[in-house]
Amino acid sequence: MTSDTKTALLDVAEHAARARGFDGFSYADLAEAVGIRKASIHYHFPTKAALSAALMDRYSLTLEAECNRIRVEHKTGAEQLLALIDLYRDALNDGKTLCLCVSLISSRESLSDDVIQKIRKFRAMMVAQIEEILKLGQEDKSITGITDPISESRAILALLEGAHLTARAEENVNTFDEALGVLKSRC
Amino acid sequence: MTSDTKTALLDVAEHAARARGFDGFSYADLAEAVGIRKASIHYHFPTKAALSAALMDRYSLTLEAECNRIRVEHKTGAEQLLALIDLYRDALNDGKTLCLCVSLISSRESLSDDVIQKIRKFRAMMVAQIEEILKLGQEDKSITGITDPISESRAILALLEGAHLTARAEENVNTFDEALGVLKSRC
DNA sequence: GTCTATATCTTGATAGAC
DNA sequence: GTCTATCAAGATATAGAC
Repeated sequence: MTSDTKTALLDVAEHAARARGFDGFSYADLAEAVGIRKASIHYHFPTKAALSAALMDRYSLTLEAECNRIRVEHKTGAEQLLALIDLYRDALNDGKTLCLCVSLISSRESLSDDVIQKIRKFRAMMVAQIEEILKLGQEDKSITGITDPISESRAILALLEGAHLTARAEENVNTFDEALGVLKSRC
Repeated sequence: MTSDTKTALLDVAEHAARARGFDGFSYADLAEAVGIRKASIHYHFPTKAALSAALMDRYSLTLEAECNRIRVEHKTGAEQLLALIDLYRDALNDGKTLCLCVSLISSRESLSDDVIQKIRKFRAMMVAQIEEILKLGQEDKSITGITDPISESRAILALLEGAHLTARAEENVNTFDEALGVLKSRC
């Protein structure tokens, strides 16, 4: 089936982009991993810019769905925040892969304006999700020390992304846990 | 003079690495910026790996000196922490350049083991510096809400690096300020 | 120290057969 | 949809003259 190849390409490309950055993988790499010739990739994604756009679209939708699931499945703000932290923790794969958004920003100059806009939209979505979680945690008193959910949501997204980066530097999830320890102790 | 060329190369390479990542600049770019032919660069830095190692060495020394200066020039922990935050803020250049260490981590697979070790050493140095600042701030009561300087120092480095990244996503220093707002209000 | 010239490899992308 | 064949451009690196 055609669509399976397309999905397989996205899967491999996402993993590669998160492990090595946008400039860190080539059509040759994808071709070998999926088992087709590199020229055939252009049938599914005419340019690498188109591929990266598709990558961000899928990633955004997936994470938004995950966030919504978390907010339905957990009742208190504290439980939701802990679940979100776990979501980012799992995405690390033992410090081998970054959040796609984090990985792409570093290679910013190789990216199309299109993709930059998608990254900004993704970040705005995540900030809004965290904001809602904090508001709930403030209301139900399950998270301590919240003074301003709006500015705090910005700090938490930066912390999550920064902790991803530092865990990758050490290639060790413990580094992520250490960085998130203070925040988790407030739940 | 010979050494001037070497310094000029390091200057241009550092800016390029921080703006576009390690895979985002070439010897051709450096040659054009410095005004020599790309083959001549190999005289100063035989390989790109050697260049990146020299880059990290210089960066580490510079930032360690800056941290020491901050801790001499400011008396309270709060003042020192605010000065450190400003140091990172200035390094952003309106969201156009990242901390060298942040930028290199994302292109990790293109890096030599040598450089990865240097990045880890750099991070350990920064964590130790922040730890000392927090201990002082806890002692002199100039920073509120510190329970554990050790785990908090990890969180703050991750926050600083993450805020760098997010400011770059928006190419706007305000994003950095927003992410650091909560921490600064504790000083 | 810097140059020209060159080697070798890899990149993303296209044309056209099947 | 996938293939072979090919392209032009870019990369890092080396040899040897000056």
